[in-house]
Amino acid sequence: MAAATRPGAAPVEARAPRARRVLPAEVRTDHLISAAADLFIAQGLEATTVDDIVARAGVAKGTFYHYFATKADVLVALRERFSQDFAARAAAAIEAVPDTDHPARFNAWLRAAVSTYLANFRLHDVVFHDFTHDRRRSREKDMVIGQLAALLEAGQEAGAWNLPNARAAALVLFDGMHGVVDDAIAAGQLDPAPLCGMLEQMLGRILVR
Amino acid sequence: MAAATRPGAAPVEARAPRARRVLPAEVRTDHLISAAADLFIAQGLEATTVDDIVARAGVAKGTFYHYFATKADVLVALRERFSQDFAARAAAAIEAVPDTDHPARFNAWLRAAVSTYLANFRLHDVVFHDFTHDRRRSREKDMVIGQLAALLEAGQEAGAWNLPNARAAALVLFDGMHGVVDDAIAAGQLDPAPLCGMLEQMLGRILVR
Amino acid sequence: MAAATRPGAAPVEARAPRARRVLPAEVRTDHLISAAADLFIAQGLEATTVDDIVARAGVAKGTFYHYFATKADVLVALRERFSQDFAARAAAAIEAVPDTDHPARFNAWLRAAVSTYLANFRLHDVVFHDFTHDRRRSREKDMVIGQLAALLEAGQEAGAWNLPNARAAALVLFDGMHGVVDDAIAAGQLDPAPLCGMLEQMLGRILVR
Amino acid sequence: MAAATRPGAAPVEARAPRARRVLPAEVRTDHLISAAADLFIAQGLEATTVDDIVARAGVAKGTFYHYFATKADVLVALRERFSQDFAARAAAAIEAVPDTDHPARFNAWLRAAVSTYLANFRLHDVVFHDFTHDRRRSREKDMVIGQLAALLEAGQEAGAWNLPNARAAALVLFDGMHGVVDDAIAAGQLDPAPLCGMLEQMLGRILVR
DNA sequence: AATGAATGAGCGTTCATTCAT
DNA sequence: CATGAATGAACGCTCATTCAT
Repeated sequence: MAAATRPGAAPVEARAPRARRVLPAEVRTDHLISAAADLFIAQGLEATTVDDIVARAGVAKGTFYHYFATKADVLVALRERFSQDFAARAAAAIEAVPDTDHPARFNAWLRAAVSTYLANFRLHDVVFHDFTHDRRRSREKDMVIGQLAALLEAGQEAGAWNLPNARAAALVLFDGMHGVVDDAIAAGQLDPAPLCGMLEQMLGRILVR
Repeated sequence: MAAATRPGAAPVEARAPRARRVLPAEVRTDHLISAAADLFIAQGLEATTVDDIVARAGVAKGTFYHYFATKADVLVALRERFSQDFAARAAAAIEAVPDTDHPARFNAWLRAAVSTYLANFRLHDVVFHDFTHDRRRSREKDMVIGQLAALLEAGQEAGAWNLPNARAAALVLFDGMHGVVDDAIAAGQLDPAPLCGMLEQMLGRILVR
Repeated sequence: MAAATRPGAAPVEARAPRARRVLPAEVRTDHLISAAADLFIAQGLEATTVDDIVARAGVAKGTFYHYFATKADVLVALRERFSQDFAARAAAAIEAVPDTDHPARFNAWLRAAVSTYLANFRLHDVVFHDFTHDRRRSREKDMVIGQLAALLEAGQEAGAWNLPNARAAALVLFDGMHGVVDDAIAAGQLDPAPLCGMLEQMLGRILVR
Repeated sequence: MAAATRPGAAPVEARAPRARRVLPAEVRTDHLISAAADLFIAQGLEATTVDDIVARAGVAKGTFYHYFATKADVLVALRERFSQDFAARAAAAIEAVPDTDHPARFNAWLRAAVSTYLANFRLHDVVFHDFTHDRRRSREKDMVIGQLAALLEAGQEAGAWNLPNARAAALVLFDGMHGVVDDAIAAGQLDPAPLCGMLEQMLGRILVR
């Protein structure tokens, strides 16, 4: 049923309306995503209301719905942004290493992954909360796993190691790394260096000739 | 991996702005009314938003408010168009009959009314939805009833029939016709011929010397 | 997405909670329907919010939704109540006349219908606003038309009149009466007596041997 | 026809009150937990209301709150049940192997873990949904990791393998297994045998002298 | 112990209308 | 003339929890 009073009709008391600032869609969208990200981290996903988001972004509620059909849609946009950033950093780290030294490339991936994850786990938690088990595979995880699997396959072809199944190995390495870093975070240990050393040694065992 | 507040890639695609076409006011108005009519019929009045209308008409939202002060105003314009059409058809049918044969003139009116209504009931429903009971009398209904009452009065003066009250008779004839045709529509019977036959007989009884 | 704060959690400021009155479901339901009816008449259907209804009924909002799944559901219940009442009054009027005098039975129906409608048209408008055209046939209208058609058929079998189609006649009589009374209401003429006299004469013409 | 406020017939059917059955607390608790588990799996945690649970368990709402202070408490109880079952199965598998053959003990653990997870992943998803990232460490995961770490430490002391850090190794093995099995589930491959073979080979590389 | 009517704060979403460009 | 980003008041509905019986 429709609203009883005509929206947009003159308000009972004249209040100074908010100054209207017209911004390019792209900029507004980004402001909104960032406001949402900050609040999701600080208060959690469910506890953050659309009112909170628009208040922080300094716009009216309608503006939010001008850009996102649904509260859940901001999360989708945020996840996209997050994953692309993760992949870009890992790729940069790998490419900084000569593409003939496969163990060094893996270690570069490992260090980038550990430190990026340690630096952003709070956002990570928000962004993947609903995806870990439910869907088990997401475009986002596939992007990351695919990247690592490609690295492993390149090493395999070059004879750097001998893996029965590159995708499965990528999963063990990624999720193994994830689990160890999660445990470190829970223990309050946020320095990547010792973790990387230990993981290089432990995970390196899987990458044997 | 981005800080939460970092501006990133925009998830909203840049759109090529619509080509701006200047059109004569009457044409624009007509496009908008027709777009609205189609949508009102397809989805209902309340369910059709101004956004829907401008999307279908291929113009921007502001353009709508150049031509109509209010969403309700399109409906008013549509109602006008509809009623004039109805009256014109009825008038044409009546005038095709010699103005001395009053029973034949009534039957001509009846056939025109039944078939016009059957052909347009979906638009009729939209256009009169809020008028049937609420206001009980509208300029539009009065136009139609006045037309029929005039026909009845002419017959009365010529001694073709004897009615205590021409307006009341017009109402009984018009609403009686309406009710029977509504029932036929609900039953899926959209052919005017059998309805006209039956109504001529039934309603003719009111028009007796 | 779920509410961010746990409903039922202690409110920030302790306010004296409303005294809880437990009532039989039937009684609560009826109070709610009546509150809704009053408000629908006074302010219209759309303009009446669920908040208005519960405020008038003196209960919490949740109580409303304990009994009705939807705002529209109260209207359904109200329509039911209205129609049963209309049919009951018409039946009582008919049955007060010897079942051999068919014209008198019809006139009894007519007087009951006109005066009941005149006395309740505001509620009628609310209750049937969305049904008149849209659905064209409703359980409720069918109930009333069926009742009148039965009366007409009884008279037909007894030879009191000669109708080609009892249902169609019932529709003409009912909707004809409706249209004339609507016009009278619009003209501010709420006294049933003159209307009944005129309608008896006019509609009686349809009921001829 | 009724005045708007007249009490009328109740549209709510009178229900026969449910027969009141007194049951031992433990039985009631178990019924409720099982009802909740079924619904959590079928519809998700958030989408399952306390009303749903009591409806399925066939008790009144108040009864639920006799046994659980909070909706979240059922989930806690369910998690407890789930984890104890998992640990018990793993323990049974390990103990069926001579405690001198450490690699075989690990493989026994692996097979039990994979097949138990594959058989129960839907319940697992529900039960750990909110724990995976948020808290990163739970009593429940610690129980499982502790069990595996103990196995690894025993092998370490016996010289079966040489690990820098038993807990970290347990995490890599457990989460690595988890990731590979999740991927298999997503691919619709629910047979444990091929997974176990591949994982024995891949994870076995970590357990080297 | 068991019932089920009652509570109410809270939230996501809608959409007619305005106005800077 | 035309555009479309921005506004914001309003509303229906949810559901965990309480408590009189």
